[in-house]
Amino acid sequence: MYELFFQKFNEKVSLNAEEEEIIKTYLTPKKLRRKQYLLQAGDVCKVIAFVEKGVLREYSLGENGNEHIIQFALEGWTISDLYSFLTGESATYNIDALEDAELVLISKSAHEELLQKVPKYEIYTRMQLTGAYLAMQKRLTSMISLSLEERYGNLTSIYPNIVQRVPQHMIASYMGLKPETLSRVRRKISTSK
Amino acid sequence: MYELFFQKFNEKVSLNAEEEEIIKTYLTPKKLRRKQYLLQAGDVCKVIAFVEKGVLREYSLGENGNEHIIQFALEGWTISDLYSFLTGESATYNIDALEDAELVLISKSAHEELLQKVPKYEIYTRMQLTGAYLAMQKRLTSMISLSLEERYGNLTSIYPNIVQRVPQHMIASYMGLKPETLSRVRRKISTSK
DNA sequence: TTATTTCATTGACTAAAATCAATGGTTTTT
DNA sequence: AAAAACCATTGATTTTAGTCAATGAAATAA
Repeated sequence: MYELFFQKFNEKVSLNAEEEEIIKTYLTPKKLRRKQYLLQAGDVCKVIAFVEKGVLREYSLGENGNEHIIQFALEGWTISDLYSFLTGESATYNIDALEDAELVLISKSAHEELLQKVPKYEIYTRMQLTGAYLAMQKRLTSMISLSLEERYGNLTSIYPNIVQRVPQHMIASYMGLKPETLSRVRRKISTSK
Repeated sequence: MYELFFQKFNEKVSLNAEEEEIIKTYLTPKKLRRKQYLLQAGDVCKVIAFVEKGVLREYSLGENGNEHIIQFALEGWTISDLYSFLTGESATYNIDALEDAELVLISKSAHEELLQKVPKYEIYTRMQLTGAYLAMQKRLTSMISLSLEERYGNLTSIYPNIVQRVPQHMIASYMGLKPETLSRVRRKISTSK
């Protein structure tokens, strides 16, 4: 249990057996069915979720009810409404499962105790956050400077599996496009090769 | 000296006089003339810069030589090519001054020693990073879900001064638009009021 | 298994943003 | 002070993305 979680953790900060045991006591496993919510906008986000298996998405709802996906989380990724988690205010994002999923949850109190008691958890958290920041910066840069073809190419080269596992109209949403437009972008790419 | 830096620091984590003194020994003041570079793409980013006075911008250059601004930093903001700073690889972004500026620099070695020696610096850094992450997430969300009018409105309400101090075509670049388009967006907003 | 829903693609058309070009007003340089 | 460079705006046109509608295929539910 928690194999992937600790694998990823050790890639960032290497833990000894004792430290792993301590951390384990703060973790909670959770299974999520396809289409099930981990978080609904309006509720307070109580956990940080690490994905052991499956795919989740995080999205906001526009006033017309259309979904704007801001993040996918595949195996090895972490997902949460960080603002809500940290401040205790109600969440603006929804998180749900696109496939049946197995998660590792860290509650707010677990998170705080771990920060205090396990110095390496603090380092891990900082590295996580740094990585997430840099990834988002890259995405933003590509949004303001690249063509749709290039952006889609980037996406598929960085996350090769996502195309197989996530419906195309959701990838369109993630890119800020309409499904029809992404379909045409793909055709353009494939015919030009 | 360093007034604003410590003001902002204390807003996040409050320091006693002794701690301030220790931190001060790790800081370096630097003045930058308008149009002067703090960092050029290709060089390694050696510092994190806090803006005491003036305005800086961070941008990448497309192959056609057009600038894509990813961040502005006004008084009280921090700016750096974080990826280059952390990894030591060459920077992909340029940073320069839009007005004569006064900066507080933290070198890599200073940063690392501070992290080790001053626990509150670690907390400060984490809060900085968290804030930057959340701000960027907000920006990204607005990019994929809002109209240009709404996005411009957001920008000006969050950074009221930026419109006075930064040329409009740079704000356009920051929004991923052409100057002409932003001009028309503004007209649309003003006539509809 | 069948019915239903979801999904990707395509076409015709509309709306939005980019491009090209010109103008007048600033600001900056010399 | 004059010249040069920079800047915002506007108009006309082209390109790009969105909208609306229809189709067939695939996945899901009954």
